[in-house]
Amino acid sequence: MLAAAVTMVDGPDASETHLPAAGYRTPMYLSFRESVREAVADALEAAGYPTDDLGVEDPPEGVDATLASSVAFRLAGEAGAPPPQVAAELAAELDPADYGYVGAVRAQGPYLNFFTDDAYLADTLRGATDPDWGHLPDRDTSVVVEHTSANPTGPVHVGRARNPIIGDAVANLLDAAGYDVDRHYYVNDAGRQMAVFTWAYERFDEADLPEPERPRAEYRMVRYYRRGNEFLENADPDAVEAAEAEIDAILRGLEAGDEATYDRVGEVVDSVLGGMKRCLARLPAEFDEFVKETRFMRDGSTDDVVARLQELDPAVYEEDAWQLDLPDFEKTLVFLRSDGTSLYTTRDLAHHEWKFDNYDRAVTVLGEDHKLQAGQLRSALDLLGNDVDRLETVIYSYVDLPEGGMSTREGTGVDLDDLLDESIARAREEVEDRMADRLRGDDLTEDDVERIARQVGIGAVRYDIVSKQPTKGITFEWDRALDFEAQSAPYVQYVHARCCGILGEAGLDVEATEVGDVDAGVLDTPEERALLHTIARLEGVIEAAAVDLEPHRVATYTREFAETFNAFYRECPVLTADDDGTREARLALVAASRHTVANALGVLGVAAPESM
RNA sequence: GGGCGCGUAGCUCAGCCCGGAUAGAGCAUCGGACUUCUAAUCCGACGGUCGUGGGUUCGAAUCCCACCGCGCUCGCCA
Repeated sequence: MLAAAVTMVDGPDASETHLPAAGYRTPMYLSFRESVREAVADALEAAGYPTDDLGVEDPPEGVDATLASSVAFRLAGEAGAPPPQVAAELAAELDPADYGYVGAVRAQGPYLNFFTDDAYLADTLRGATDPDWGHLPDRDTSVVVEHTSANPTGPVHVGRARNPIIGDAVANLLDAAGYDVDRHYYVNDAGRQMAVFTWAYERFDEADLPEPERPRAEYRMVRYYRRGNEFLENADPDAVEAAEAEIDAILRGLEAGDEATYDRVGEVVDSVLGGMKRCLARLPAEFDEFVKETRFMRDGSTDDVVARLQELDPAVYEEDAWQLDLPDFEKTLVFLRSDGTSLYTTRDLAHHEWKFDNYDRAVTVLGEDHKLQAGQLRSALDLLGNDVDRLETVIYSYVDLPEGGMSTREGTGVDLDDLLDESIARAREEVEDRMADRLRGDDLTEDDVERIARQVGIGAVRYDIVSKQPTKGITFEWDRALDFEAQSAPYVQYVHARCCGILGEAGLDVEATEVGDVDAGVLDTPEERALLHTIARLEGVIEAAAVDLEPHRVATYTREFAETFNAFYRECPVLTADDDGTREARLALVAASRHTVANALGVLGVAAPESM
């Protein structure tokens, strides 16, 4: 389906992995599911039924089976028998021993329920004591995840904060699913906004500007941008006209490839972007490469795209501008202005062809207001002969304030830095309150408090955003964004800290977690078995979430995992278990739990504290 | 007006793509559990016309159609 990996012609070879590379191991849950599908298909075939719809699904809570099939419903008419009878007939066709990890098949009412065997839980326990747990086998497929790509005009505000948080999680998710992932930030350094900014930076005097909100580049620089826009809106018409002439000169200079103009704009762009990187690094959202839009003007690829577009049938020359009349869109796509200059989308076409040259897949995380543009981009790329199945888009809604949207230009909105600071401050208060209440400060140093406040504070913000479907709108409210109650990051992080506490108490190195050969068979309480089954599901969750590019499913899983672990914690003493065998097995289960929750949180980009 | 997205408990959300077992959580409210491996935890109670109306189906929160409300979008901006 995907083209073979091609040589990287540019960019650092920094395939940063958040989970260690997976060793050779069969993913238990995924192979069990495959076994179930085979079994259902075999049973249907043996009984003479069509095998196009296997009806394999997750059973509801309270049903002990690991997977189920509802296929008997659909066959009732054809069989001339009620569903329960069909289910029984199918179950009779099957010998569990023929299928890996399948321990039993039972018809329960109209359902065909599949139960795992002992090897499944034993292999899960062994597999999950590996720190790589949850990382799927390498797919030998490269993918570039482009996210954030906010115009370098000023501080990152909360309105766009979903982009780096979702984007980073999507990248982590694909990495965990076995892809070679690069993270890109596309820098719009060629548009009118940057020309205005450059003009304003050169035109106004710092002495006339207000104090910056923070002593960092993007906060200092945005003052020029805001002042410039204010001038263009309010100054007298002659002055505005003169300013517009200067701004046009900058745009023409960029289009003509004038080095001096690039340098002037580049100074502003690099300065602002440098500050924005510092803010994003707090999340942390790090990038392998910052790809500048001007690059595709300078290397001739935008001109090449224009020439090829002009040859296409849907290309029309109307009102002195070259446009693409795309069949599926009401709006034509202008790709060359009447003055002969290119547009953002034209350059983005060259940008995406560059991605296709260098990666097997390209994923872009975009705000919903770019949706139409993204559709036209895809359509144009298709017309240019690209395989657009390699391009996928993740769309999210902006975060609004109760009174409306946030704007860098107008200076309305909440800065991400302020949100993170406030969240960390509240987390620190929580830690300190608990230390006072619980008399458990003896083993927490000031550094620990600082670390926990940061891990919990930033984790809570990320988790709150990444755990929701991106298409749902969010209205920002301080109290809601900073709610540390259950179903938030600290709830899940606490499970990790509990695991570390137990392992540390047992004298085990939390990082290495060497647990020898243990007998999983002694883990026979409902809580232990439920926990193992939940641990096993991680691979299925990673797989499904990666296919659909939906990291919020991993967040849902962490919550379910935490609930299951807490039930185990309540019912099954580890350090004071009745016998050594049980103690050893439970310690292995705790180690497995730690890797499960740490790696799931890792995909979400949420820190896993060893104590809190 | 056209296109796209969203609408599930008082509030915030899973579940919807791929229809199936009593629609799940948390917050809030009320009641319980810390001499115990960390109570940022756990247990219980209360709470739902799954926006509305049709349709398809043995079966619909899930698929189809219409409508209502909210958001985004429809520039030779990015």
